[in-house]
This record gives sequence, C-alpha cells and structure tokens, in this order.
Amino acid sequence: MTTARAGRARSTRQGVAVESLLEASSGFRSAQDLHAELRRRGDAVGLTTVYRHLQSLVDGGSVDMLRTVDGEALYRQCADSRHHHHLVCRRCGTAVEVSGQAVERWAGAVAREHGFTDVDHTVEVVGTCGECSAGPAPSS
Amino acid sequence: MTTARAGRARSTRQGVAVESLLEASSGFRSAQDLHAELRRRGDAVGLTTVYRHLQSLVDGGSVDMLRTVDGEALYRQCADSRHHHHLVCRRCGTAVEVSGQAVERWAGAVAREHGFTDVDHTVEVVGTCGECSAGPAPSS
DNA sequence: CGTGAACTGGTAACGGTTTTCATCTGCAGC
DNA sequence: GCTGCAGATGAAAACCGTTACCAGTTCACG
Ligand SMILES: [Mn+2]
Ligand SMILES: [Mn+2]
Ligand SMILES: [Zn+2]
Ligand SMILES: [Zn+2]
Repeated sequence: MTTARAGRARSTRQGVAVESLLEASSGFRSAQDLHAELRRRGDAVGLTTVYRHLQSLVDGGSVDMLRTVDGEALYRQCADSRHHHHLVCRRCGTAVEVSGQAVERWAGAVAREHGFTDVDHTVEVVGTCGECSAGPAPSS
Repeated sequence: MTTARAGRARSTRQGVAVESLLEASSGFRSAQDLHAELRRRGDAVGLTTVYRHLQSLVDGGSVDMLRTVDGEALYRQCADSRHHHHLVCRRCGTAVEVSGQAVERWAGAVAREHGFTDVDHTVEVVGTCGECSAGPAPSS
C-alpha cells in the first residue's frame, strides 16, 4: 500500500546492478554512461536493459529524468519521493534536492491569474558548487 | 550597441520567411512544424535552412528554445527580450510570458544557502488555458 | 522436472538534428 | 548595371540517443 512501485515482477542481477549503481551516484547520469561503467566494472548489462530498468524506475517514481539542452536523457535516484526540485552543479553534476514552497505558490498563483488550470511545473537550478569553485581551475 | 544580434550577414527570402512565421505564431513550434507550414503555403524553405535560422535566432537571444520530454526542440519568438518564463497550455500550445520576482529570489536564495555560485535556472509552467478547458472535450 | 510468463540483449529501425558539399545568390565594390 | 565571392541554400547522408523487434534465457510455481 505504501510503495506504489510499478516495478518489475522479478528481481534480476541486471536490475539490481542498474538500480544500485544509480543509487551510489551523486548526480544525474545518462543511460549510456551507466551502461559504460557497468561494462567497465565487469558485470555487464545490455544497453537495452539499462534503458528498460531506468524507465521502470521513472514510472515507479523513485527516479527523476530530465533532458539536457542537446536532447540527452539524464536520470537520478531521488532520496525524497515527494515533489521537489534540484540544484545541480554544472561542473561536477552533483545535485542537491530542494523543496520550494515559494515556487509552488508562485506557479499556482501565476496560473490562476491567467485562467489556467491543472497546473504543473518544472524548475531546475544550475550553478557551480562550493567544492568546484574552490577546486582546480578548468585549465586544459 | 543596443541590438546584440548575432544574426546572419545577409537578408534572404528564407530567413525572412522563418522569422516572420515564428513571429506570427502564438506558442512554441517545432522546426519540422514550421517547415511543413512554409511548404504548405507555397514559399518553401529547406528543412536544414529552417534549423539554421532558428539556431541563429536563439543565439541572438530573440527566440527561446526548450526540449519536450521526448527530446524535440521547440522554438518561440519572445515579445520580451528580458529574462522571463512561460505559462504554456498543454492543449493548444499558447504561451503567456510571465516574470517571477518570487522565483528569481527563491532560486538565488536556495543556491546561496548551499554554497552555489553563478546560478542560472529554468522554469516552465504548463496547464490548461481557460479557452481550452471551456472548449470542446477531447473526445475522439 | 516441465511449463510459461518475465526478462535479456544483439541487431535493426526510428526520428530529430547536424554535417557535408555542390550549387546558388545577395551585395559590396567597381 | 556588371562581377566576384563570401555567405547562404538544400538534398542527401551521417549522426546519435532511444526504441522496437524477436529469438534465446531465466525463474517461480505446480
Ligand atoms: Mn515545484
Ligand atoms: Mn527566472
Ligand atoms: Zn561541483
Ligand atoms: Zn489552450
């Protein structure tokens, strides 16, 4: 009742591999990226299967997906299953989950003001995290 | 000095066609959509050229581009060249330009709070506009 | 064990976008 | 008005992330 998982019926080596790798990652990662790392570390999973599990996780609500400006899909395991947004470092990709009451209220108000209903919204904040701005300059 | 146009060096029939069609459109439109309408109305432009002009306009800052969830790029001529966001109807695509002081403040604050600098953000609000929710039901 | 539904993964297809390159054209300079 | 040519065009091919297809594999259950 509590977990509205639309997950797979069986637990497989591949499914566990994808899910746990994403869980161990700190930021958004692409399917191909995950696939490459799995292959590199020995326990390989087909690219198709990586996509399948990521899609299941997104459907289940435990993973967020977003599109980069050049059309690539990025996935991230979210600690909080409730509605929230991300503050992402443009350098290292690390993401912090943030909730924004102010934004929720604003979105609702601006929509109502223009006669819109069934409002939904997407908010992404990108910047350079403290660690990266203190770290080595992007020389080469 | 005022216009920081990174536009093309020459004025061509094709460039004018793309720009004015987008100008006459009320919401976000895809490159293929624009290409199809130009072809339909007789004054045809190569798809490649449509993409090229849209890219120039985006670079010049007079046009906004966003990605749909399935990776398609959508373009819109913005009336306001200053920073703003859009309230888009998920049914008819009509977009209203809105500025959100509350969101700007929130984004800055939440970033500062987590030690992030050089903050940027994207905010999109989608809903059903008054006209569409009053109009014909999405039957067939 | 035996059966079948779920799962896997190589390969092919898909679709939007970009690159390539031969051809064309706006326009600055005569 | 011409001419020259850098800039622009567009059909076709390449690109690339993603999805569909489908034959083979795995696993829960009787
Ligand atoms: Mn929100
Ligand atoms: Mn803003
Ligand atoms: Zn960082
Ligand atoms: Zn509408």
